Amino acid sequence: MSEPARPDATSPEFPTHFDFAAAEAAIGKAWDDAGIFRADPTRTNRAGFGGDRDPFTILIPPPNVTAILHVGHGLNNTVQDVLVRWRRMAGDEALWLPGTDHAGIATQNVVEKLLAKEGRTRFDLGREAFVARTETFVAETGGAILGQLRAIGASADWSRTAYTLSPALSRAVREAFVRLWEKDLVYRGNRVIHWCPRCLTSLSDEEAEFHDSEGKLYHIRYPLADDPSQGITIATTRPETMLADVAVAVHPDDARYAKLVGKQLKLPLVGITIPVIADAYVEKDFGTGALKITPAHDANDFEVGKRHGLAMPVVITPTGTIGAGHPDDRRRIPAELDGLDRFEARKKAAAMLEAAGVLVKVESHANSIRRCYRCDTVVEPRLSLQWFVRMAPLAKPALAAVQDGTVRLLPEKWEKVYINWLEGIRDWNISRQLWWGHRIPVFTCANGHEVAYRDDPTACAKCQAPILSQDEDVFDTWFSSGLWPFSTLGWPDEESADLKAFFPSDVLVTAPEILFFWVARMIMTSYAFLGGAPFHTVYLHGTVRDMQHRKMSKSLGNGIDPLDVVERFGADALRWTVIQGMGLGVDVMLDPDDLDKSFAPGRNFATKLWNIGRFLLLQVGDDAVTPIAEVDRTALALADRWVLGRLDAAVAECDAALGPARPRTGKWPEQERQLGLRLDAYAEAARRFVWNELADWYVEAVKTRLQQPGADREVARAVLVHVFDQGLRLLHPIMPFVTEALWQRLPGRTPGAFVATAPWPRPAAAPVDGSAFEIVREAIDAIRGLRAEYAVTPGQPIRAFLTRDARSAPLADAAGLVQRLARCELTFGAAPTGAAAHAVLPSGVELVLPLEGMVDVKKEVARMRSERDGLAKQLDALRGRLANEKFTAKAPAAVVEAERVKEGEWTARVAQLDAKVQELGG
RNA sequence: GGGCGAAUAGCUCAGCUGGUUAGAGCACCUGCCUUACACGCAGGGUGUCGGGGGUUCGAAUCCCUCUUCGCCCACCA
Repeated sequence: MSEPARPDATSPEFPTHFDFAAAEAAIGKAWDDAGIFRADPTRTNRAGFGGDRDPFTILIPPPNVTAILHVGHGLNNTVQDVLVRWRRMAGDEALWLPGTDHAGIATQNVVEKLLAKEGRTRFDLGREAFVARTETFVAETGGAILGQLRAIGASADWSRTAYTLSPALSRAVREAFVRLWEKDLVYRGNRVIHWCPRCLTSLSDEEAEFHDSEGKLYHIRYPLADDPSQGITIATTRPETMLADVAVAVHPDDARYAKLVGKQLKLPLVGITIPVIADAYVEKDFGTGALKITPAHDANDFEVGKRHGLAMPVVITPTGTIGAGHPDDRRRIPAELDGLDRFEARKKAAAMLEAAGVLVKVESHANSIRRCYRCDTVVEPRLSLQWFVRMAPLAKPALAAVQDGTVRLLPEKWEKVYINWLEGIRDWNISRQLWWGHRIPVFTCANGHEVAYRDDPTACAKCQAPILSQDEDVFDTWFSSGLWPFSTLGWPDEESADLKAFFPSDVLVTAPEILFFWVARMIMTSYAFLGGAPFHTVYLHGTVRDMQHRKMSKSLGNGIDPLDVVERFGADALRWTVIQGMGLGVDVMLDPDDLDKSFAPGRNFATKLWNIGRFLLLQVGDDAVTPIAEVDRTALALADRWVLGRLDAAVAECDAALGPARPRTGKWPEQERQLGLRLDAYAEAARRFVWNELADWYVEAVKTRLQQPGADREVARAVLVHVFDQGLRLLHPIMPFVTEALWQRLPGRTPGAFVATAPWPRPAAAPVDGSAFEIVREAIDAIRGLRAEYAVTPGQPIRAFLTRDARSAPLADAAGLVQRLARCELTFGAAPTGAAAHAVLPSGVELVLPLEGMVDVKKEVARMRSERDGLAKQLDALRGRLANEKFTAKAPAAVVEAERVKEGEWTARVAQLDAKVQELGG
């Protein structure tokens, strides 16, 4: 993809462009071979191990085992990798624990689709064969995503790769359920749940997602049984469910219907009679104020039904067709509707009602319908027998954890969402009528005792009777992933070294979409089973979107294949792009139609780094370099001191942007709750140092010194290698490959050392002051500005005069640099008389450029006029402020003082400009 | 319906507890092949801080209101 390097700059040893494809493979292998990403519990300072390192643990949000890497994974995992690489370098015992989720419903769907291609269903195979088939499928193709994560540089501890359906984690799942059972936190009951007629399973509330839809509101007249001339008109969006109606409810205070309460209505289409009941749940003002009650097919009606002791007939089958759930209810199904799909039945029922003359009117009606989050099928509220977890007791500590700062959510706004959800939490349906997953360990004996068992029982724990059967259902896949923070570390074995060393973990990096599905449940289960929070920080990042702000998705065809990006631009470029754009919780916009636009900057930066290294290595050579600590401070040149100071500043900025790594005590103090994890700020600080300071200024400043052998050359070499080394370290978490490739080539490297495990930079113990170099930068900037302003031909040398004094002293030493970078000769002394342009540097040093033959006089006059006028206007405002007694009386003294100083400066400057304009022929 | 949040440059966003002349990156414009890098170098800010009102010596920042947008939750059929 790269253009060929220019011939005169090409060296076969060291090409001008970074060959990322070759380097990534080799470096990845070297890291693996060295085992540097493997975490060791014994090196941690957690109880009993005697190590001296803080553990730093990140648990991967396990991708679905059948997933292939998309750019959202790329973003999520890059963030995790940046954090874990940072902490590894900072001296923590860093563990990034990878793994996959068996993803019950999702994986089962994938395999069912494969079977469908063969014209078969899972029922053709039977449970055992289907599970075996799925296991084979997962074994053959599953987990590919983990390999793909390596390609983007993920420094995970692959030796600890976990899988939710592995024997170890399955044991944890079973233990967790049994413990909940023992604490009476699970129960089985008949409830109206969300049923997916395509997946043929129940879903939790979270799995049935709301979608706005434009439906119809049917008004249907139910006549009184003993007086068909009277009746009640009800309104419904789902006329087909009227087959299961058991009552019509009105509000107890509704005068319109007061006389009818207690009377019997004749249910149209069905012909049976149902009562009119009064229940405060009914809204008087909605529709007709009368509500048909269908307890088996509406969660609210179910509650009404329970209150009034009503029957609960089921008229929709698991596959979403009309059919009686119980033989007694066959009388409710008209022959014309029997067996029809529910949507067909809706139309048909409406037609039949119209024919019967009871369809009063049909209006359009906007409402939300729930759809299956896996297959988008409209879910059917349906009465069925399911397992539930009582959530209120579990939610309590999870709520407190966030409220008291034990766990912080970033960005902060999600804390409110989290609290809002937990405060209104409802019981969790955890049983799924699927085959792929952990089978619920509840067994029934010959005497009908249902008991949960840790191990498959041979006899009933209650009565020793033989076991007859195990529950057919499996757990919601989120039940097992909800245990991830400890099931991956050896729990329920409390003595597990990993559990002791790495639980609780540190930062959880994920998307807000699974805040309830996963994050909240992990916090709840960790409190329930381990008595504490699973992590102290939840970092909720944004979504990858296209230029129209649409979420990237397969169906929209606006996705980006991260591996394609890696191939064309390199993994570092991919990582750079997502991190550099990673404002806290901010969506990342990428253009799928123009990958160059999004990823070239990252590649360009990698190339820039490469070329800094190329220059440095070609100039510095292989000879030993003095360690910075051994360089005589007094031998440092001004530019050396400056760049060392800038490095310290960059380190401080990066640290401030990233940290604190953990709360010092168990809880986040209020003032630290929002700090850190500003990855974009960190990336920018590191980039600015290496590119805009080191490369743009220091490298230029040091060029001539490197060409003259002697002591000063050694100082320059030492500083140059040091600051570049440190810069590479700062950037390594973001761009691991190019930084490793360069770092390995720096002089004095010992084999087996990696920047990946090199100590994270720290500010110098004894900082040096190089701020005087800023005057040199100011002068060069000013002269460059004048050259551009007056359109002085690039090659034409110019000359500037200035007085020699304490402030301008640094310029005397840097005259050569000014000459090189601004093509301007500095002369200390009075300028020749005649027209001249003046540049006053922020430091106060004044440069005088004779205009004769160099600069356009008219332009200079115009420029000064405009500056004078602008400044005069602001000066007016400033004087007004100072004249205001309230300002001088109430504003802080420092502010007033600063304004006074400014007034003096501006006044002088205006006078000066004025005089100059006069002199030059104003 | 309930809750939360956001409107600042062409785009994506910083601007914290009110205090210099409102910033960054990208994009864009101009000029440069200056021997590490044209995947580069140098220069350039293109803005009624969504509208209106208020508090204040002083408001992008605090308060009210309107408008627009977004997110989460939800049992009005």
